[in-house]
Amino acid sequence: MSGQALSALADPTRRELLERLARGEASATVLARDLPISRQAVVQHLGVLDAAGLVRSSRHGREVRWSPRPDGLIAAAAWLTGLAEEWDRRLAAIKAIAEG
Amino acid sequence: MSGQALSALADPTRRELLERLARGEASATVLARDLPISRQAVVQHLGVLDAAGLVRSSRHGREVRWSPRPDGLIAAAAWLTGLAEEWDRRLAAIKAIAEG
DNA sequence: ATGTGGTGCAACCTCAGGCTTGCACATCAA
DNA sequence: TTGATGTGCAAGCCTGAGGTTGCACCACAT
Repeated sequence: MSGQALSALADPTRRELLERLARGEASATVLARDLPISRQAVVQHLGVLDAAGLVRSSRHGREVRWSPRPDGLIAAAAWLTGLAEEWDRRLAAIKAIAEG
Repeated sequence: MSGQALSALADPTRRELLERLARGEASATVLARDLPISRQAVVQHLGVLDAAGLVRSSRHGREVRWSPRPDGLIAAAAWLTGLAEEWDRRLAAIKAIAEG
């Protein structure tokens, strides 16, 4: 579940792009200006984020603007918290047995 | 932040290991029995998870048992939800302007 | 003492991911 | 129409992650 989102979030450049998009939509060319990589690299990263359902694109004339999409992120976070809670329950049970 | 945890969680095998450990601690040899990979591969995955603060190991005689550690997972989930909330606020603001 | 099962270390291989470069196509302004 | 700017496509490079194999080292039981 939501594995695509997690592997998309694994890359630091992609996380930087997401935080940048959280402050307003932007095109790949503009995004590349603030990064030490080429525009094409940014485009590929955006493609990965798009496939993971974390961003969406909209054409405006000759430029393509990208904006964040919270759904996938929320799903990934839910998966993590779910697993964390399971661990907590499990560890609490072990502790209780040890102290019993 | 918590990038190590996210990249550790990116691999499906590692996520499977975590879910397996959530049902009780186990050794690398035992874990490898349920997986289509060698014990050494499992050991390396556990090393990554350990470096990310997601598991811990304890020696019992000649075997090493691994157990989950929720802290890193909670931190990663918090990072995700924080970013998701920021996106929600931003998108809500844009929508409000558009409707205004 | 000896065999057996679990672990640690290291070298090696393979392939996908991240990035670049080059060029063609589309859009807007003069 | 011409030039400038933004995008799309494709081929290619290169490092690192995931995996394997082989062997040496401990701990336990007989």
